[in-house]
Amino acid sequence: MNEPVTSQAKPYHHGNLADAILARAAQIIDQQGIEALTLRGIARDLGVSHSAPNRHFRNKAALLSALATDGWLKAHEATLQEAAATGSDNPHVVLNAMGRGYLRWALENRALFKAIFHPDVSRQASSELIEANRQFSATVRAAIEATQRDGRHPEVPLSVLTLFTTSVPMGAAVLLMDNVLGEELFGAEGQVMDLESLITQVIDLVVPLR
Amino acid sequence: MNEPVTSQAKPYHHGNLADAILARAAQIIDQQGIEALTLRGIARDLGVSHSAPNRHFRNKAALLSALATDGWLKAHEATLQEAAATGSDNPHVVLNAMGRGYLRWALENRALFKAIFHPDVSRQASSELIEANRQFSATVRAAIEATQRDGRHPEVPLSVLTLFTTSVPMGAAVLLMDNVLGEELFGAEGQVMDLESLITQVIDLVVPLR
DNA sequence: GAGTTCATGTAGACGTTGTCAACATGAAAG
DNA sequence: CTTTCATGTTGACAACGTCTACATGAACTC
Repeated sequence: MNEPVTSQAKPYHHGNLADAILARAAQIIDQQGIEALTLRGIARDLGVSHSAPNRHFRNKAALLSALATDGWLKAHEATLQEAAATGSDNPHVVLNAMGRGYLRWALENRALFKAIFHPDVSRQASSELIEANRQFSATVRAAIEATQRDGRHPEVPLSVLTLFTTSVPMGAAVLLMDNVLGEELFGAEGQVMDLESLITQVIDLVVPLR
Repeated sequence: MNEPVTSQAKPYHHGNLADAILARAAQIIDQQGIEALTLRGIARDLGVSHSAPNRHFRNKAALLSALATDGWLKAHEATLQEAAATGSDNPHVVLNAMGRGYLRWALENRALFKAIFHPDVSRQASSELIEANRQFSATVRAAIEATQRDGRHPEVPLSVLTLFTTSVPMGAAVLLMDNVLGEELFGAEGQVMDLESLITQVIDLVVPLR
């Protein structure tokens, strides 16, 4: 599951440090939280000097931005893949699968997901980040538009339907990831639910299959 | 709109610094973002020594935790107030109003909303924070349960309905606040929508009024 | 193949931050 | 008036991000 941090291909002095930094950063975010991420700590873990990371990332925000860019790309990929797996061209079926793909991806890639919504990232956005975001948004927008043409909530403006549709996987990911609402809300009645089943059912409420 | 930072009641040396710190912290988050929040900066702005805040908050996370606690209380209040304003006891009408109240509150109180979801907060949760969260969750849970008894999505488990219902105002707040999805998604067709109308319509999709 | 170039890594420094311990102050209690 | 103790100050420390000057060695040039 872990990619090899110290790859065998060492084209330069100490291997391709940039990828190693990104991998280690994701690991730290997963294990210790995004607030425990420090450039010097990463450098220590990788056995390089404290300012080596600065050769590859202009500053800490740029590292987070790179993680976020990777996150958008991977999320896009996971979303498209889940849609393709249905083998259907029914807009409702496709969008439903996309929602599941996105939500499942977020829960399985907490580090990248958190990087996407980190305050430092939204401020200083690189052009690559903006482009990755734009592509993902374009895909989602088209899929949502298709469902509306297929009869889903024709009474509301597309922007409202878009906000509604994207809010659910995104909000559900945040709520489930940090368990924000506590055990008070979920599983209080003792019936602990399978996560996969929870994902399926909540997405079905947003994009019904029929 | 701004509470008096330097209150006239000065029961101790320099006034009640704790409240002044909280108020200034919220201001900084709103104006410069939560990543620009520093204890020393607050102390400077208030004209006290750099470690004065430590007398009132054990550490920076404790300050954020206090903000988050305040946030849950205020959100709870705003939610209940909007529900009461309907003068109705129809569960759908009540929950719909609660959703609007929460979303509008979040968009009008960005600082407290962001504190609630800050990574440092979810880790170190004070008992007051947990209690404030619990009370809010209990209110929301009861309102959602009432709509289900009133015929809303009786086919899904309550936990799924809860996740769905809470995801929308929460996710919409994040998306609208940081404009995460960019202009690609909203207003691209040139029809810029009134924010209040957007709130109403998106909540109506989650909790239909009939 | 020897010399040059330049991306990559190192060493040291600086200012800032969070946090702690020791000390000072003055309102409230006795 | 004296004591107490919450509140505020001062100084210190380690860690951090980031900058500048310097070192290294792979790749390119002739």
